[in-house]
Amino acid sequence: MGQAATIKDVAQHAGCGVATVSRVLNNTGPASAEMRERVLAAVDALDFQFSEVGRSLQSNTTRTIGCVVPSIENPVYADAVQGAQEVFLNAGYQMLLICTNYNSEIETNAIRTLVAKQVDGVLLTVADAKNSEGLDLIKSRQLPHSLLFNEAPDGEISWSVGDHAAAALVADKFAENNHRHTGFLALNFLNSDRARQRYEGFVEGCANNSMTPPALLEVDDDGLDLTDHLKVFLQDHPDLTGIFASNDFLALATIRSARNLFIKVPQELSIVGFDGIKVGLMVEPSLATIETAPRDLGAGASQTILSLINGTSPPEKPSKNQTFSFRAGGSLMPLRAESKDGGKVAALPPSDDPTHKTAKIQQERST
Amino acid sequence: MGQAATIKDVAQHAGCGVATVSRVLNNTGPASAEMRERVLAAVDALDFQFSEVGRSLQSNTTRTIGCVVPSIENPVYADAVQGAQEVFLNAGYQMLLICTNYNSEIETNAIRTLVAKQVDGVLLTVADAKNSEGLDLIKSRQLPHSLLFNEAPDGEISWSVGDHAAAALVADKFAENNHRHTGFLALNFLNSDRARQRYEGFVEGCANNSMTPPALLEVDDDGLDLTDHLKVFLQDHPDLTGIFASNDFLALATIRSARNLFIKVPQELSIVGFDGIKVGLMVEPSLATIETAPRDLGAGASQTILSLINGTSPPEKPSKNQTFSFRAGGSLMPLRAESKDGGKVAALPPSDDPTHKTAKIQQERST
DNA sequence: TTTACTTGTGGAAACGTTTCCATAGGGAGT
DNA sequence: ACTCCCTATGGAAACGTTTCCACAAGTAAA
Repeated sequence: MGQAATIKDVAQHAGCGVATVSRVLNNTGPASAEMRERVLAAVDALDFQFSEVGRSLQSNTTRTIGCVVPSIENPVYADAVQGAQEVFLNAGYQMLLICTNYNSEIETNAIRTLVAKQVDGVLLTVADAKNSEGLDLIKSRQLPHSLLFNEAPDGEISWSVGDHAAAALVADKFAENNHRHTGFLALNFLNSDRARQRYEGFVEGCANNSMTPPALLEVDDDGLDLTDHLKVFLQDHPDLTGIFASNDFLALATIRSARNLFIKVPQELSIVGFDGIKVGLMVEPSLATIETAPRDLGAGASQTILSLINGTSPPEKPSKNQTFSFRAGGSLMPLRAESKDGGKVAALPPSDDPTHKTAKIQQERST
Repeated sequence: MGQAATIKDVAQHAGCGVATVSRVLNNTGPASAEMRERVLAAVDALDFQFSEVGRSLQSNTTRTIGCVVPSIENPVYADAVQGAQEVFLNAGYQMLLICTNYNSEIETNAIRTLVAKQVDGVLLTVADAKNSEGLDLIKSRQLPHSLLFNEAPDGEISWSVGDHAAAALVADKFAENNHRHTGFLALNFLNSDRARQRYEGFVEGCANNSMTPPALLEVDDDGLDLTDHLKVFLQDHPDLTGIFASNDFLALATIRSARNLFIKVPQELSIVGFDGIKVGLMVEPSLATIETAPRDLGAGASQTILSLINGTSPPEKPSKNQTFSFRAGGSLMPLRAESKDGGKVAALPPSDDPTHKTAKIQQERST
């Protein structure tokens, strides 16, 4: 009832020394049958359970892993975290979770705390893996760790999506569908090395396909309404026929904003997302996107950490190109093949006036 | 570099006793300016950081809170967990997260582990609050805790949605829209006291509105395809015009299944969900649902736990009726007012043959 | 000068474990 | 009867802290 029983209480109740209790309960070392019984009876009577704190102090091990991610409101991270948590739990480890909200100060503090708590390992997604105070701390303490979703700097292990290659594939898909003028939409560009990787990959892919370099639209508010941003963006780039959003939520928000502007997706504007969250399959039109397996990445990174701890050989990481695939969807539609001179393009099911779109925008704006 | 420095190393480096180091670093008790400086220099030189394990043992406090939820793949829990985590972090507490996957054995073990880890408090959603081994353990240890989403048994604190009242409100909304024959769709009915509450509330609400008692469809697989289930269900209940799904994911799955069966939502079948996840706003038609604020619940429950720990007065819980609201959406559509004798009903925008739907199903089945 | 009280300091106990070591008893081999 | 080696057991040290207490030295009041 009152204070929790300790091993001393058990020893006293069983009429033996604490060493004996420890040996019996941990099955380490000899004990007579009678003693064994007395100890177990005492445990039962006192409802005794070992204190992990005492154990940790003695064993210099906490069986706890720290996990740092930006936010679990994003299902990509939520899935990864859950996958990780399951692996850890099966291995007898618990997981300390800290969400940084994309704030690198919180990130640094979080890691400092985890180190102080003597976690046995750390699984983390940092804002910028090449420049992270927290990551440096972990390295200097030689803590077993793995990055997640970050591009791995030299000497670091990271379970991540091949952002660069995946984004290039998106460019290929736009090209296959005869899109030449595209835009790239990013949120928190500065705070995420992932978004930058995707942008660079997309730029490169566009170049490889002889497309116009993508126009960049960077938004910074987290609000779901991109309507105003999109309106201005499309006015500035009237010949744009497709947008690659750096994640699926942005893509879905873009579709809704387009709807607000009376722009038909995909007839007048094609959208491709990134991540492959389930929701993309539920919307109309379904979202064309890069499909990834966050859960597997989380699980793999966790296993890597465990093998770092145990000194066993880590699981094979998938090759960059196995970390993603293109998911076709209704939000990406072929354009009529363009003329070689790069003239105007039109949607395949002949839409009305190709200038329709911008007209709508201007008309809306004039109200 | 090698092993982490301890307070002894610092003391030795600074040429003083450990007590002095502790006093300086914690600003507890006196110390000469010169000593202070020497200690700080030593800390810097050795890159010293307190071990929380040693501290925990001494202070009998871990500044760690355990959190047990079924899964964070469901955004309802993810949001709640994130809200909780933020509150805890601000108060200087870390959060140990365990997902049970709706498995009560894992749930019990998880709680046992948390108790052994000496967490200072527990935030948890259990399968069945009236009958939970883990919850009993927490109570017997007198650990500060709060339930989350569970209906609170006697003497327990829970931050939860008024499931019963909310479900009754759904019945009201169906009634307002002239639906009389409805169904209730549940997943994991046995494993969730929430689903049962919602069912009971809906049954009561239907009765209050003189509607037919809702037909019950219980599915147990987690697969996203309900098509077969839905087909049989609608065959068994041909006059059914609306379905209340016990959560939004089920509702969305139902809409897609209906689409597979060539049943138009909402013209031929209205759907209402529960939870109010954001995705519901992104689909076409938008999902009518019960809107809840999981993040606030998580934050509130966390604050309650903190005040239990500190002995301060806990935050006010919202009254049952403030925990939810009805979110109108395109998936619920009015029917033409029915005749008093309870005859056939028809969708308000005159749809074709009212038997159309079942006909479609039979037709599809015959292929 | 004595007394009394402050400030600065370090030793040591305590927190709950595990594990090393010592000891006691007993059986088997000489 | 002696040694040798098992099994069973308990004492005590160690892990990294905090904190109680004792002590020394200095200062102010008597």
